[in-house]
Amino acid sequence: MNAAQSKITKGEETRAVILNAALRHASVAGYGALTIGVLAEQTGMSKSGLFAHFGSKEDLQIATLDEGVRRFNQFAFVPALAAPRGLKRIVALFDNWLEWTRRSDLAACPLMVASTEFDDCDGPVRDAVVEHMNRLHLGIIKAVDMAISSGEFAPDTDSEQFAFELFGVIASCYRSRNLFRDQNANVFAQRAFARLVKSAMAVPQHKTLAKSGVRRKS
Amino acid sequence: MNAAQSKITKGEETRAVILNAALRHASVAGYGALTIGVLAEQTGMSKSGLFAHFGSKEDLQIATLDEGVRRFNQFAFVPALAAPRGLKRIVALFDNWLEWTRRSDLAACPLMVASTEFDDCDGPVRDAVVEHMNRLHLGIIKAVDMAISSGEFAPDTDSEQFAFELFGVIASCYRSRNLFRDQNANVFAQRAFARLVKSAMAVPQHKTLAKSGVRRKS
DNA sequence: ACAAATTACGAACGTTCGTACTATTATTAA
DNA sequence: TTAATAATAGTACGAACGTTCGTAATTTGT
Repeated sequence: MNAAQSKITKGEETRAVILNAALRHASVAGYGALTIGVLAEQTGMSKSGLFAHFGSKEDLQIATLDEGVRRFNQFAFVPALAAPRGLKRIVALFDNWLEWTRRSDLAACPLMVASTEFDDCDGPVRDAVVEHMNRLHLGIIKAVDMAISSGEFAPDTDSEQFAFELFGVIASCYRSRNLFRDQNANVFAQRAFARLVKSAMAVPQHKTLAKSGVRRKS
Repeated sequence: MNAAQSKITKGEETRAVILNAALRHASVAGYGALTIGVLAEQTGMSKSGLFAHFGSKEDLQIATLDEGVRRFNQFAFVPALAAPRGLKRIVALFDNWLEWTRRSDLAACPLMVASTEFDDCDGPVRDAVVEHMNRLHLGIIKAVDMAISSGEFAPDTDSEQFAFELFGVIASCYRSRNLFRDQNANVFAQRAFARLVKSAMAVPQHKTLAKSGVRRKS
């Protein structure tokens, strides 16, 4: 046992192995297809041995979702915070978001999958999905607000609207990739994102006079 | 038996009843949750009696999907064809698309649900989803091309890109409605759609000279 | 090295799954 | 009305589901 990993116990290690398999399986077949038996077979454990790590199937689903979100944050969100506030950070977030399901060995974004699977099924899993999605949503809004503060985005930019449309671009990209298996999915997504950013950009000052009254109520 | 419905047999009638229940259930819990037992209980039939209408569970899923698409076409797509070619038809299609899951008693769009559920699972159900989605995608592209022909949209408008972004708007709207339960989901969607249309609109002729070179490769 | 604690297993529980088969009831055509 | 046909119910099946429990194996702290 070396010093770097001296604290992780055996149970936590196998739990990580289980969650890795669970995440891979859920990203392909959905969280409803996360059966104890299949997962046990896939990890080479007994059903009961695997089950003991989680109190119930529901807990397993939530744990899998949490792990997926943790990886997303680790791969896409946190690194984007290294980029300077404003447009650059938004671009970094978007790029990371597009890339992260390709770099990880996941078939689809675990949070996106969960959000369409549980959006109409009340319960603790849905609650967890909503919480994660809300956090992400607020993170985007905050990033957009920073771009407004820095003067890169126009002061009347609706950051919630921006987040709404950004989610749409990502969702459409995933659909093109996974359903249509379109190699150009990322190109479409990049163009859509560019158009979104462009329409939020502040008008350069030497052209401002002509566009004083933007159509916007109050 | 009156003349209007003289041709429908008893079997077709109960099959319709089953598919109605199946559609409602699938739109909430997904196609994987379409179990024979639950569906039999919900329609007041025996498991075997219900099962006899479909050769397998897979056939039931496909039949349910087909029925969902049929209703979508009937409610949203075909009526939009009554609008004149060009922008008006696109607007009609979009409006109908947003409204149809509210007017029908469905929790979500059956095709959208199916497309995220089966996008990574090869098999006949996925094939059916892809086919339906492709048809819809081509329908949108054709409608956009008409708007280009009519001169409403700029000649260099990328209709495939337009379809890509339109799907994103719809997907994001459904997410806002079903996951966040945001009452303003349609407002966000309408704004996003307006921005999409605006950027595709042809530049009025008396202003053309200033914008001759649009940045676009080849 | 040993005792204590953690972790994994095997077997079995009752339920529900999808899917056969056979019988019985409704519907339809003559 | 009756014979033919279609539609539904009944029953049973092996498999897989999530879950519990007692016990064996292994890791851990001392």
